[in-house]
Amino acid sequence: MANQSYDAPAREKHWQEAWDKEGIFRASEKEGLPKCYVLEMFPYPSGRIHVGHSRKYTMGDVFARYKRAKGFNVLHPMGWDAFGMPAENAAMERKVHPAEWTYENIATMRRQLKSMGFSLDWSREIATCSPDYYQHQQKLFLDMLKKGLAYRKSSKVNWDPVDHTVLANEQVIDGRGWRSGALVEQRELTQWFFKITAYADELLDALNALDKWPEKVRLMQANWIGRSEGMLVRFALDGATAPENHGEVEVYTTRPDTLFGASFLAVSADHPLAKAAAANNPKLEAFCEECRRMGTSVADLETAEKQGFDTGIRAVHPLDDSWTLPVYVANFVLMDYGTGAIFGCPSGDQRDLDFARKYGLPFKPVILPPGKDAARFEITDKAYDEDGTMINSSFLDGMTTEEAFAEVAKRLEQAKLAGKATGTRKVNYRLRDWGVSRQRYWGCPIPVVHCETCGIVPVPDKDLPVELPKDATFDKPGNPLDRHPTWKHTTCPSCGGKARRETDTMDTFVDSSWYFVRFTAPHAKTPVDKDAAAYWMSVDQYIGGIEHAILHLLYSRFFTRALCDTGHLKLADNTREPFAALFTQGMVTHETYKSRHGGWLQPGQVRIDGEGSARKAVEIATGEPVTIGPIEKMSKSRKNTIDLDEFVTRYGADVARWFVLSDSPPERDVTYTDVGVDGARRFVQRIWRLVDQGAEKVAEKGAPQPSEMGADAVALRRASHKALTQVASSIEGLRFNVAVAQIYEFANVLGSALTKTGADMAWAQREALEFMVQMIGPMMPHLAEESWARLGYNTLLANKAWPEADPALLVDDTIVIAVQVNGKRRDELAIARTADKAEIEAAALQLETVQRALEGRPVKKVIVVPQKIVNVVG
RNA sequence: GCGGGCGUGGCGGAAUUGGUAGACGCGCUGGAUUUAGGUUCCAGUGCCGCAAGGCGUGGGGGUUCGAGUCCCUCCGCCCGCACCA
Repeated sequence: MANQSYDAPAREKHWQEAWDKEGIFRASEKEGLPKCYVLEMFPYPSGRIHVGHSRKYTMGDVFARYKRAKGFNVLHPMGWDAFGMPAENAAMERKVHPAEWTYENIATMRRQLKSMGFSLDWSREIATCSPDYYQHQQKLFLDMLKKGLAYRKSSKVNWDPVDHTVLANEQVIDGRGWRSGALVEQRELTQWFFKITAYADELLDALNALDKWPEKVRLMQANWIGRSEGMLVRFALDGATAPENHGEVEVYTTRPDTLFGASFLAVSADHPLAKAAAANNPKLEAFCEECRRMGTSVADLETAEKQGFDTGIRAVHPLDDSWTLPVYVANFVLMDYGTGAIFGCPSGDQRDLDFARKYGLPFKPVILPPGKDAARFEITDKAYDEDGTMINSSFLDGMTTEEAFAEVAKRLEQAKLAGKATGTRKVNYRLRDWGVSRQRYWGCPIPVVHCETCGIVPVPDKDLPVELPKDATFDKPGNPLDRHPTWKHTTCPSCGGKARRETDTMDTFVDSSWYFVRFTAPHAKTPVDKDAAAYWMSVDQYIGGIEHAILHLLYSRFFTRALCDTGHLKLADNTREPFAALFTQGMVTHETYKSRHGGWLQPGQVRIDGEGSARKAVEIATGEPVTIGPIEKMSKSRKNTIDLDEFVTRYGADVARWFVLSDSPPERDVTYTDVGVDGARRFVQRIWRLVDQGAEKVAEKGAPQPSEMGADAVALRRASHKALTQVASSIEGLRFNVAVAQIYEFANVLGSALTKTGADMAWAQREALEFMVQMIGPMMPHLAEESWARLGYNTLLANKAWPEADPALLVDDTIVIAVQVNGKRRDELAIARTADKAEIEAAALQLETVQRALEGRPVKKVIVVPQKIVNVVG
């Protein structure tokens, strides 16, 4: 056995079977044990897994295995986010049914995940495209409908002309569909919505308590919800100038304090007042048309100039009825925020100032910045939007911004216009309700029917699931459910008359908004098993990409609350939060290669010659030169992926696991390189050599500790117990790269300690080897099992508890502290750990190096930080 | 424009509350063993300097006995949001 290299691929299979046979990763609720729910964002079954994907699951697995060893009852499940467009695209392109394509991918990816040796409970596997899953989602939908949390309305929606479907606001990025990349159009459609805005305040406030979430994600969500406090203010319109039936216009403002700085009103081109005014004004009509045509993409917005059109209507100032303001239609006013109308205060808002200067409107300052002289302060081309003292503002003069806000609010709330208060305080949100209707086949059918006499009728529970028809066609664009010859025709559950099924399906983000709850009881007859959910929820450690900072994570936070409010879920801790801790992992990146004909090449198709700036790439098949492109996230489209099967067959899963954890901090990207992989491979073999050769000479397992322990043996024991403690705390903090470095460091210590002999040494060496094997256990579980067996055990290491470190071995009797003179390090001092300040000071002053550095100056002061440092000032 | 993050050797990166900067890995240099089985082991490796010593965490300034860490300011890079009234 000795001196043989470790055949990872062969042995890994063996250990995976051993774990499987004993079913040790199958979870169940156990009272008396602390629980730990570890979850990685479940994958979309798009085809095959590459090394890039494996990093997220490896991190989760290290954490899960570590927690198991620390005595936690761990739930670590896996499933498939299996509905979505790519399956339908495959159906269109390759004439294969979405279900077939999806389930084939699942089979492949399941096998690949298993080859990595993850400690997953496969008995809980779920696929969202299975009726076993989506029937429960339909039930949830119906309960949300009953509660008023799901509703239908006609509105302007984002239409993706490539995918032929509606998109949620969250799915439009820079004016383009998040998946297709197509420029999104605005269409007026009747759609299903989830009332996420009902939870706007709660979703915002609860962010504060999510202290184990990245600050960045919390900020992004807070910005997305976009709460602002302001007022609705009603302006009377001058009857001589206003269209019929338009006696007033209501604006939203966060700065009622600046009302005396108003110089115009502006409304959106889609505002009813704009439409009424345009009715008999062709020029205005044309202007409104142009505003609507203007795109919403970044480029459009940046180049678009502020433009307005004077409607001729005059509005009466709410605090001074002798003062009227012009009403414009302006291209920068959004219909779907606030009321679609604003008052412009040019001195306090840059956009308003640009607008006022362009159209010759006044811009007198109303807020004096601190320290400025009221007599001389003026606004030229920069608006002042911060706090200060009120000026030019009648009864507000001299007040602070805050006082003026309160005063205006008080007066407008008391003032009446047409019998109602002129102004009311109003909290506004940027967040919109979640549009969930999708005009696609491969999604969860919305379980309602449309009856000509009864209207919208929910499908009764007993008729669930509403299953997708298997014989849909995918040969042309559009919704396959809608054009299916028979599927949508049904009878009304209420009156029995003719009715039509809803042919929209749910956004696939609905599927992923509650799967983590379903995992707690994946075979339950109801959507949620309350007891199981109460036991396991919330997820103790969630791991996934930053790209879901808003979409999936916000939806899940909403859905968890909706589950609570529809009576499906009661969380033990009452937080209503799905994920107690969130970690956003970095990606694996790789160089890209482009052939001279423009196409991307896979790393396997390319040979690299030379080094540094002389590096050149050649296409192996043709010998043609290849352009080495930038290092990017591994992705199918760039072809810069390393296939997991090939990697595991060649190096083994442990090398892949070790590599993706090494060097880079887990939240940052790591670059895949052959030399990096080589380092991981070398270390696997090194550990095996240490264990294999060490096993020959260390003490018998279970041998009693010799009564006499020499200095070397004690030193080794100290190193072992320290490493054990450090690695544990690094894994606990998800600082895997640091844990890796600490293991390397310990391997160096162990390597030289193994050359020493003696009964006490042999005992300390066994302890050190066993600790080493346990430390690598979470990261390289196969090698660890093999090593554990080599050390004489016939039990599974995966079931072994993490060893307790001896606190006495964690502190040294003698420590080395730094000695500074005037803040510069001049020497170091070995001294008893318990030495007090006076002893340290005396010892330091005796050092020749200290005296030399003082150059004869008297000592003014000595600062001593016991166990750390001493600084002599002179 | 608004919000956030980051900047440390040739490279990836370490460094509780301010307390020996550069752990660990890669690379490189020299040596030993083996000699083609994707070897292994030992020593060295921030910069300048023969040395003593000096200088060093993007630049400048500050607080402190002491600053990679705290404060101010400037520069560079990255990410998110964006006509939100």
